Amino acid sequence: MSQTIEDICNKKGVKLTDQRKVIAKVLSESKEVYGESDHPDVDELYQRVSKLDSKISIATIYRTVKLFEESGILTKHDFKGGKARYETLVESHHDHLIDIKTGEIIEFVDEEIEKLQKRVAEKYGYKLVDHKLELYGIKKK
Amino acid sequence: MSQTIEDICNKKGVKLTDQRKVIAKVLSESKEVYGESDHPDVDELYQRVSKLDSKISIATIYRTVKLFEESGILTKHDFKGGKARYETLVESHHDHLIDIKTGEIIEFVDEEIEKLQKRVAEKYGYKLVDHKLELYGIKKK
DNA sequence: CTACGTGCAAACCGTTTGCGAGTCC
DNA sequence: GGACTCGCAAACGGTTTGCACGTAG
Repeated sequence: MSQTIEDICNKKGVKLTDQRKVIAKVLSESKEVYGESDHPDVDELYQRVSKLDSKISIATIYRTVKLFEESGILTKHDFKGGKARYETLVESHHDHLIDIKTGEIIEFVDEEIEKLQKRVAEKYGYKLVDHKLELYGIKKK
Repeated sequence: MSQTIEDICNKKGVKLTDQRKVIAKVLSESKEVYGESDHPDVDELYQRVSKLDSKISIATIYRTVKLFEESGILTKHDFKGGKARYETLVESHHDHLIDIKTGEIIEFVDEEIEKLQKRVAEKYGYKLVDHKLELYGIKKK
C-alpha cells in the first residue's frame, strides 16, 4: 500500500540514478534507524550517505534533496539555527514541538488548531494554502 | 506611558551611541512610515539608516540589531527566503499571515489558538515557552 | 589608561552553480 | 548524438569577526 520513494520517482518521471537510490535508501531508513522524529540536515544526510558510498558529493545531496522536495517526497524545515532540515513526507500532516534544551522534536496534530487557522485566514479574506506551527518548550520534571 | 527604545536601553545599561540612536529612530518610525506590518530585513534597515547618516556601516546594523534583540526591543523572524526580518517588539503578542504572492504580512492574534497550543505542549509533558505560527495564504477575490 | 563601539575588509558557512566528464537511450 | 547527471571547485549571499582606530569616562 504505502509507496516507496522509488515508486514516486517512477510515477513523476524522476530518473533514479545510483546516487539517488542511495539517498532514497538513507531517507526511508531514517525514521526506523534514527527514531520517529528524525529531521536530518544536509550535512547529516551527507554523512549517512557517505557510509554507503563515499564517492557521492555533497552537491549531489543538495540537488537531490531539492529534487525530492519538488516531487513531494521531502519537506524542508527552516528551524532555528541556519541549517535547513528535512523529513520524509508522510500522508498525515503534523506540526512540531521542539525541546529548546535538547533539540528533540515531537510531531503532533491538533485538528482543532487546524480548523482555527483556516478560520483566521478566511477572516482576513485569504485562502489558507500552507502553514507552519512550531512550539518551543521545556520538559517538565 | 509607552517607553521609547532609548528608555529601554537606559534601563538595560545599553550605551546609546550616535549610530544606535539613528537606528533606534528608524526602528521607531518604521510602523508609522512604512505601514503597520513593517518587517524590514537588515538591508532595508541599512538603506533607511543611510539616508540619515551614510557613514554607518552595515556591520553596525547587524551588531545593533542583535543587541536590540537581546535587549528585548526587536524580534527576529526567519520567514521563507533566507533573509532575517525584524520588527519592534510590541507588548501584545501576535502571529503572522503571509501573502504568498505579494509577501504582504498581516498580524493577528487568536486567543483560542494560543490556549490550544499550551494544551498541546502540556499533553506531551512540556511547558510552552515560545511558539511560532505562520499562515501562508492567497487573497480571495 | 581602560573599556568599548565603529568602519572596513576579510572570513565564514550553508547553499548554488559553471564546467568538463561520464552515462543512458 | 542529445539530454541528463555527477564531482569538483569556485561563486554566492547573508552574516560574523579580526583588527586598527576612534571616543568616552
